[in-house]
Formats: sequence, C-alpha cells, structure tokens
Amino acid sequence: MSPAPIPFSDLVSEQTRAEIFATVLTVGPLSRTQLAQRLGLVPSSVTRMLPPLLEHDYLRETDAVPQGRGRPQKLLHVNPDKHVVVGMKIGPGQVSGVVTDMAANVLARAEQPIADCRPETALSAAAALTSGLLEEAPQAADRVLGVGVGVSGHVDPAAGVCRYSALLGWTKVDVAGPLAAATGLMVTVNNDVNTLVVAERWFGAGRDVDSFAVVTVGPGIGCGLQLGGSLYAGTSGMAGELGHLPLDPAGPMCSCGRRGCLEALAGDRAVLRHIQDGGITDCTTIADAIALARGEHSAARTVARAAFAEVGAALGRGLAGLCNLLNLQKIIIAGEGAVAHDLFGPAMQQALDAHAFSDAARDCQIHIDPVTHDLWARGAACLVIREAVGAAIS
Amino acid sequence: MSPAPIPFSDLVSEQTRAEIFATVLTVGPLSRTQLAQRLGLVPSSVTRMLPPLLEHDYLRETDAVPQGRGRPQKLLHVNPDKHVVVGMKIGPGQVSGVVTDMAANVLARAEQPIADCRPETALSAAAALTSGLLEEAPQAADRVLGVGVGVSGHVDPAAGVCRYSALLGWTKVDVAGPLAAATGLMVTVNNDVNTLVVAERWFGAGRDVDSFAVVTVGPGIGCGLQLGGSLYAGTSGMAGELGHLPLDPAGPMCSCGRRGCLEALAGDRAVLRHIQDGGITDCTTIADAIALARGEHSAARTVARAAFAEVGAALGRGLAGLCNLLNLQKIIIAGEGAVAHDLFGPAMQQALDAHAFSDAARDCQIHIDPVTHDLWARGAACLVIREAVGAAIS
DNA sequence: CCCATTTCGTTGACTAGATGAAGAAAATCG
DNA sequence: CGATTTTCTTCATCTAGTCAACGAAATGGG
Repeated sequence: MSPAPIPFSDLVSEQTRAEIFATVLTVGPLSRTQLAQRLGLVPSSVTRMLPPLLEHDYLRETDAVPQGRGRPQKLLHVNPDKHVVVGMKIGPGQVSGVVTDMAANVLARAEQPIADCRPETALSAAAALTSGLLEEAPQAADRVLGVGVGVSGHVDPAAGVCRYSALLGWTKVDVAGPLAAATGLMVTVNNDVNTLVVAERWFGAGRDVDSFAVVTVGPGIGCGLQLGGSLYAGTSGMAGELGHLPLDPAGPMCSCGRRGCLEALAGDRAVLRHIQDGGITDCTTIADAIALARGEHSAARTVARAAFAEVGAALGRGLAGLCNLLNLQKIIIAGEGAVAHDLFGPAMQQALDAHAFSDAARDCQIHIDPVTHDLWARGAACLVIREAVGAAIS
Repeated sequence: MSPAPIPFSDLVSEQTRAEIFATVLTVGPLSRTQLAQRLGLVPSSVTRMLPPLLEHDYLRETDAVPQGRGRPQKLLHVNPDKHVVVGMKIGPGQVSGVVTDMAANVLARAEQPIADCRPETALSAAAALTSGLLEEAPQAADRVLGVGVGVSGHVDPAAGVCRYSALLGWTKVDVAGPLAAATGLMVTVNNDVNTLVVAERWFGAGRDVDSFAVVTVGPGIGCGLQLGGSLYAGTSGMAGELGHLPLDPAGPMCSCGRRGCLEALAGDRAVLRHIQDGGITDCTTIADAIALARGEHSAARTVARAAFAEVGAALGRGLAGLCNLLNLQKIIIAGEGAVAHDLFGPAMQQALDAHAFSDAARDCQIHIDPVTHDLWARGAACLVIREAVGAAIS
C-alpha cells in the first residue's frame, strides 16, 4: 500500500480557507460573490484567499457563465480527483466501506461479512476491504488522503480507540493504530452515528440547520448531535447515548442489564417481543416482523402492527425528551430500522406531540431518512475530508 | 429614575478586550503575564489591549507587589464602582432582587411578595423593587448599567419576552418592554435557571469546567446547560426542559397534563404525595416534609425518609439520562429543594450510578449547591454584565 | 555596595486577515 | 456603439496578533 500524501493541512489549515473549501464542497459550485455572502465576507477577501487553493488544484473554476446582465460569474467547484478517501463502518457481522473522491462522491463500495466480532477479525477485514476498494479505483493509490472509520460504541477520536462497544463486545480496542500500520494510511476513527451526522450535515437533511440530532433505529438506538453548528462530542467523546435513556421503571430488561431503557422499548428486539407476546411464535427476525405487518390482513398482521405502534410510541417519548431538553431544529431518524417508518412513524409522531412542549415540537422538524445505504461509510469519508480541511468547518 | 449610561459596548465590544475583562472579573486580580497565559496570548498583546480598559476605568491596577525575585507584578482588577447592576428573579409568590457592583458583589438585596402572578402585578413589583434597591445604593443612580431579570419558564432573550410559564401562568408576556419603560433602564431577560448557569460559571462550581448542567429542584425541576464553554439556548431559547422528561408511563399525573414526567416524580409535590400515600395527612408543605424526615425517630419519619428516597431515585434516573446524552463534566444540583440533599442525595446518586454508563458517570461530577440564596438574582446581574461585555465571553 | 540575575512589562518592526473604495472586465440593453 | 450592470481584482489601510529586543524593578551573591 502506498504511503499517504497529506499535503492539504499546511495549505488550508487557515480557518477561512477551510471554510471556503467546505462551503464550495457542500453547497455546490459558487461564484466568488456568492461565496462571500454566504461566509459573511466581502468579495475581495475571497479573492485574496483563493490563490493557494487554486494553485494546488483543490478548487477549480469553470469558464465564465453568463446569467443576464453583467459580467458572467466563474463558478468554483472542488476538484474531485485531487484525492480519494476511504470510509468504512465496522458493525456486528460485517464491515462495509466506500471509496470517494474529494467531493465525497462514491467511486466504489464493498462489504465483507465477518465471522466473529473479535477486534483482530474486524480490523483485518477492514484492512483487506481498504486494499480491495483501492484496487477498484486503480489510478487512485497514490492519492489517498486517508481512511475514516465509524465504529458503533463509545469512541475516543483523538486516541483512535474504541472505549466500549456493547454491540461488538469491545473494550479499549485500538482501531487507528493497527489499521494505520496495515494500510500505511492516515486513519480517523469516530462513533458511527457521528459519521452519519457529518454526512447529513454536508449532504442530507442537516444541510440547512445548525442544531439537529440523528437518531438511528435498528437493533440498538443511537444518537449523534450537531449543536450550534458543530458536532457535539461531550467531555470524553461519548455524548449521544440516547438508547439507554430510562423511560420505564417497569419496562423490559435491556441488554445493558437495566430496565426500561429506550433501546429495550424501541429497538428491534422490542418489536419481536411484542409480537411474541401477542402469541405469534414464528417471527424471529425484524424482517419477518416487517413482512408480517405489511402482509395480508390477518390476526397476525394486527399483532405486528400493534407491535410497531408500541415501539413507535416509546420512540416518540424518547424523542420528546430530546426535543424538550435541547430544543433542536430537526431530528433525523435513520438506521436500518427507518425503513419501517410507515409502521412506527404515526405512533411515534403522536407520542412526540403528546410529550413534547408544543413550542419545542413546533420548532423541531422530524425527518425520516430510510435510505442510509452508503451514508454511514460515506460519512466516515467525510470525516477524513473534514479533518484534513480543518475541524473548524463543523 | 435616571437614564442609563451604557458606555461599555463600543469600547470593549472587541472580543479580546471582552475576554480580558471577563477573565479579570472571574478569576480575580491577575498580572498581565498571568492574563496572557490564561488567554493563550503573549504578554505584549495584553499590554496593547489594555489602555482603553484602564483609561475608561473599567479595570485598575494595584501598586507593584513584589514576590521574590524579579520585577514585581502590577495586578489588574475590575473597578467595582464603575457601574451598578440590578438583578432580579420573578417567581411565583415573590420578586427578589439585588444590586451589585461591576464585580457582581451584592450591595443590597430585597424581595417583595406578590399577591397574584398576573404580569402587571409582577412587573410593577419588579419596577418598584428596582427603585427601592437603587435608593439603598444612593450614589449609584447615575451609574446603572442595566437590569437583568430571570423568569421561570420559556424565555426569548432576544425579544425580552416570556413565551410560556406554567409556574406563573404566563403566555407571551413582554417583560423587557414594560420594565424598561417603567425604570428607564436597559433590561435583559432570560430563563431563571440560565441566570444560575452564568453565576455558577463565573463564581460557582462551574468555574473550572466548560460543559455542565445546573438542575434545580423544588416545586418544579429546571435545567440550564453550558455546553462547550457557552450557554446553550437551543433553537428558540427554550433548551433545558428537563422537568418534563417522560420517565414513567405509569407514573402520576404531572401539572402539565402528562403522566410520569420527572417533575411529577421528583418535584416537591411528589414528596408530599408519597408521604400522604404513606398515610400521613398533616404534612402539606415541603418544609413539613423536611422537618418530619429530620425529626425524631417515628413511623412518620420512616415514611418521610422513604418519600425523599423515592424522589431521589427518580431524580437520579433523570440525571442519568442527561449524563448519558450529553456526557457532561459536572451536574450542579441547586434550587430551594437542594437543602434537602441529605435526604434525597444518596438515593439519587445510587440511581444515577445504576442508570448512567460507568464511563459517563465517572466523567461527570455531581455537585450539590444548597446555598443558592441570592444566586438567582446575582446571576441575573451577571447576565447584564455579560451582555455589556460581549456575549462572546461565555 | 554594586552588579548579575530574574521576572515583568513595553516598545517597535513585522505579518496575516479583513475591509472599503476605486477601477477593470465582460456581459446585456437600448 | 455607448450606457448599464454585475463580477472580480487591485491597492491603501486597519486591526490584532507575534517576535525580538529592551527597559524596569526587585533579589542576592561577592
């Protein structure tokens, strides 16, 4: 594997240039004048900052494009081919990854099932996946900016270490070290939901707001926070633990050993539990449950639908707490479970409206994003770009 | 009432000068060198910023004080007499206020019961209290910087309006307008718990941390947040609504009409409810309950103690959610109810440890601050100083 | 007692980022 | 073709910051 050239930092480490780059990246081609307005600068300041970015070919400008009267604009856009970036997500059962260009466009994707969750297994799979992905983008090998990794669990991004992951069964696992050693590339690690936050912020529903949460539903309930325009990590990088909000002292046991956590009330297992409690025994996966609830009218369908409604109501109560506490502009529901939003959405919204203060709920849009797809890994790639460009850009 | 001179803003509006002022104010007399270190500057930069602050007499320096070898330092301190500030809290039943100097030292205090909570009643009481307080500091009338007001409920600080207050029964009440008209002074309004956050940040347990929450216990449960070094207000200034976190779907009715809110489980009424459920009928105020629980050994005392333990456990569950979600460095328990911390504290801590992730709980100190006393109103005064100095200073 | 040492603070030359005003560039409109 | 409009650049200037050198004011050792 080639050594990683990381020439970006010294050139664009200055705050303003980083903001220019990020703005051009995320809000598309822009003229200098538009850019100045958006950044609260005067056009001449933009002009002054640009030369190094253009000379080093991070940004390019189009030919003049006339639009009515006046001198035509030259639009700035990022040069997507300056670098490629690898992003991946390590989850239970599989490692999935993408290669993107500098505009975070996905060039190739791949995934690899892992037999067990031991750190060695997962990390060697991640290294193999990185190699494989970079071979698919053959001319890219000498232009790799770095590898971004999203890990479900508590991550210390500065150290590149996963502190604790219930889902993976990890405690104090160094992720960046082994992966950097195996690939020879710069490695950035963060919580997997945080990678989604960055992706939503740059390309998704978080584009136009500066305070939002991404809540992932699936086997577990995850949460990442963007507060006041920047990713909120907390004291030791483990903020966003919404899944174990204690919502019901009489609730079912949670995998964490406590009772009535949001995750126990609204995770996949809660759906299955409700269905089994309803007397249906041959429904063992969440896919079964969705199929049942969307299937032909039957007693079983009624039970399954009621199960999703229960789960939606619990989720809504949790979101109400989040909404009341942080007075967010938006909550984005994502994760594998979001595909079933037709089943749990109405009950969730109803519980949210019932439990959130009306002012807070009015200010807070709910956005359901069922097509997370590559977004996890793409977000991990964004993380690398974001770091290279300077964390200041949010 | 005299017109308010507000000469500060133009002079010190620059970020760095504001930070210098705030640092000198909060961490006491400092030499230029110490100041530079603390602000991450070089001493000459401090020297260059000082002249306007000294000329306009916001800061002063002591005579040289030798300390061992070398040239003696001249310590900078704020000139407390440059202005006076009025701070007050409008709560149900009474308006209380203080006059402070520029170092937020309390010069005089007063409170005034109000017969009802109608806005006119409360605001005219506030205006009267302001006049009264300023008469107690006679030579101060021409040096008033402004009036800060803390109101329990949802406040829009920019508009100076209380949007909604359950405790006061207010909906869309303009506070700043009438009070400015009546007093002729600049008026700053904020949520009452936010005033506590500022006070704790400047003078209290929040001095050495940059992410903490102040949770007030009493008739209601309030919460203010300092995240990443600055007061977190949320999208529309109503963040920090912890009291209505839904913690128990089978819990008692809350005054907000929902079931099982933290406030219904851990507010004063919850204590009384538990005691009455225990068969004791002549305990109608929280003071009675505290006296009972601290009194002579008896069956009633056992019931009262159990009531506080129940409430503490509920509070601990709520704090665990807060701690997990935001991974704070510190949670400060304040408010009138905090005096009973000997009664609810152990159960609270136990529930917190049981429900918070151990990593998050380890990073999060609990600080109980039972002597809030003037702190509400003093915090409101800080709010005015903070605004005059520039919100940038956190 | 005087001079080296130490610490504090100031001065002045210099740099980087931002601004505003004026002007050059490149289109359309009449 | 000239007037107008819009975009972008150039240049003088401002502000906040740094660095390096120096001045100030104490202690302590010979």
